[in-house]
Amino acid sequence: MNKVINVTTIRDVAKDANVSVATVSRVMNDNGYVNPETREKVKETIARLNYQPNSVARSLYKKESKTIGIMVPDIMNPYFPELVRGVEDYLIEKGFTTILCNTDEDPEKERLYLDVMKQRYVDGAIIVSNTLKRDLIDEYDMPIVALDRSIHENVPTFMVDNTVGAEQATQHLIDIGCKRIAHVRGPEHVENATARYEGYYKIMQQTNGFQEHCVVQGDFDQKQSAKAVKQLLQEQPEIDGIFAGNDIMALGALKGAESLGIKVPQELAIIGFDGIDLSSMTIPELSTMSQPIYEMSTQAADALMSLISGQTADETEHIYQPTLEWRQSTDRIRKEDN
Amino acid sequence: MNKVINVTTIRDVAKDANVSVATVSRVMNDNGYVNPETREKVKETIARLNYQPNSVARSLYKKESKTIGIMVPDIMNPYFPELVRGVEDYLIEKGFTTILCNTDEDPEKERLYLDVMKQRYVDGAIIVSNTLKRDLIDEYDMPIVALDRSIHENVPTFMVDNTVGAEQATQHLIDIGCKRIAHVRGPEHVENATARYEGYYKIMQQTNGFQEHCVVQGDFDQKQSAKAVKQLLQEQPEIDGIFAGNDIMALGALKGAESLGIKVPQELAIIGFDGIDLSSMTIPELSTMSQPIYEMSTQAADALMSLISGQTADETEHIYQPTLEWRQSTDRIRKEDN
DNA sequence: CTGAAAGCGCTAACAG
DNA sequence: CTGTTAGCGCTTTCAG
Repeated sequence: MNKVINVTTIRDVAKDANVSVATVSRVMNDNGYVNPETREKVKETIARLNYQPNSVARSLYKKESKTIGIMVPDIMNPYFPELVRGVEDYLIEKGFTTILCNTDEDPEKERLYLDVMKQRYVDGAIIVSNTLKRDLIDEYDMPIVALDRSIHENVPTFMVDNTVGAEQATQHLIDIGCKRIAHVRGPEHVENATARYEGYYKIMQQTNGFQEHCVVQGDFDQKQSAKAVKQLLQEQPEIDGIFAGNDIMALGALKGAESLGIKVPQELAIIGFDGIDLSSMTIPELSTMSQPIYEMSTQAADALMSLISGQTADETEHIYQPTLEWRQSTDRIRKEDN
Repeated sequence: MNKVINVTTIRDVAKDANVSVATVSRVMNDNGYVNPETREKVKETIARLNYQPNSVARSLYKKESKTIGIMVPDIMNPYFPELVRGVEDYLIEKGFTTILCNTDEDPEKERLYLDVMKQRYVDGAIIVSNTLKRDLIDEYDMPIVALDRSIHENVPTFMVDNTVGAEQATQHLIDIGCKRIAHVRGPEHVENATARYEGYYKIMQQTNGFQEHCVVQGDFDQKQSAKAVKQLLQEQPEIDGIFAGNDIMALGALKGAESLGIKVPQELAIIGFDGIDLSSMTIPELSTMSQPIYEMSTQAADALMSLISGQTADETEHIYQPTLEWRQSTDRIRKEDN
């Protein structure tokens, strides 16, 4: 029944080099005393036989797998590939392998993947989720780091300051002279969508003459956003600035405006959030609050490594500042009137 | 040294149910005779103890891991997430887990990942590559399926008919009345880029009055394409149609045209290739030869499953037809003059 | 129908 | 410095 592949094992090496398997293991892992001469001999044999240790056997003994899981809602959402890439790049360097888990924000799937990970001695996980609860994670008792969205106050979290970013985006629209600013927000159940909404709301409240805020639901979806924005602009043609809760919805806003013949940025300024590659590819290019996505993800991976090697997390919240990418979609001069 | 996690093992179940581990194994795997009553008792115990078998131990014995690797050049390239998602979705249903490998088309990295896979008893791989050579794969002796690009005539391949797709794209530009059609091609070393070029070339040759083809290098990169197209249009303003070798380069073409104030589609029609989500998000929306990406990838995954379960591949080449998405960037009526 | 026992390939005491 | 040995948790003969 077993496969007929015949790879060389530690025993083959031991026999060939006339030593015990323990010695081979010692030179492989640079661990324990080995006579320099035997060490050389063993090394030579390993090279000659092209021996590669079997990770599965090692995992079984060590109860670890040099594997981590990365859980994202959907790799097809353009924000996540960069995140995943950052994690994968960093970890392969450390000899770790990355298992991809698409959850669709479905708690069932999250649980399924957690089970799978546990059964495989996965060493830890990097998780993007707003459905996962702390007690579930406790059940699995595995090093975990949260990315993009927080999970619980004592799991290390790497995310951007959504509220401040949103404030800056809104302020930017004001700075370039917008008088009537609307917000296209993401889903209610996604915490960062709400934080961005709050940032918008705060600036609108505290700025003279901007008490009238105006929010539509874009659901983090381009088409939904296009539809909502079109309707909004029909009802309130005086709107001259839109802050979209992410870049995808900003593209939708662009389309909504275009369908009504409204010129961006002349008649309507639009700014997004995230800074995905896509945002600089459109016409006009999209202004956006850019997240240091790659950096966040490699640092999250680094933190996970520390956790796995037994260190306790130094601080649990790592908050990054998004930066304004001022591009064509908000490219106008501040009007001096007030 | 071992972790202190204390999960329940098959022994715990056996003890609790007053049977041997062999019996527990039998009921778990529905394999061999077990008295219905004992079976029930064991099942109950498994459920009560929330026992989940340890995949690593099983792998060690069976020399298989219920894991496959997916190798792509770069998950950040918008074409690949959909591919990866299709594979992952299909495989998780089958109880398989997916390891992500970003190779950057670097043979070193490809080899590294292949090593990693072998050491982990990975059961097979789905590979997008044009650098991987057959003899290297043979070395690893592992079920493999090629996606998007072929590797060797006897590894099952799932890809689109690039040449025919390119012919149709070019023909489409002719059909809508373009008189002077250029092509932005992908890298020389990527076979599908060359196939698309050939499709373009063929149509240009066989159509009356179109002997003068005109090709620039876009390198599958948006910025590079924008630059090349801009220069091209400055030198040859009579060009009124562009077939770009993929959607990303088509977006670049759009930008190149825009920077010169050239109107799309009125003065210049542009068509891309791939049909990534992005292509319908732009303004104007991009006409493109759309690939059945998700379908191809699930079927590739299915083929890999067959290979793994020991069946020999029925046919090695699975060629899909791309379909024309006629959208705004080529939206004009055929002119009747000639 | 069921149990005992021999591994899968590797690591880490524990004795030399 | 090196070898022997006992597992890691599971599957599968091989005898009852």
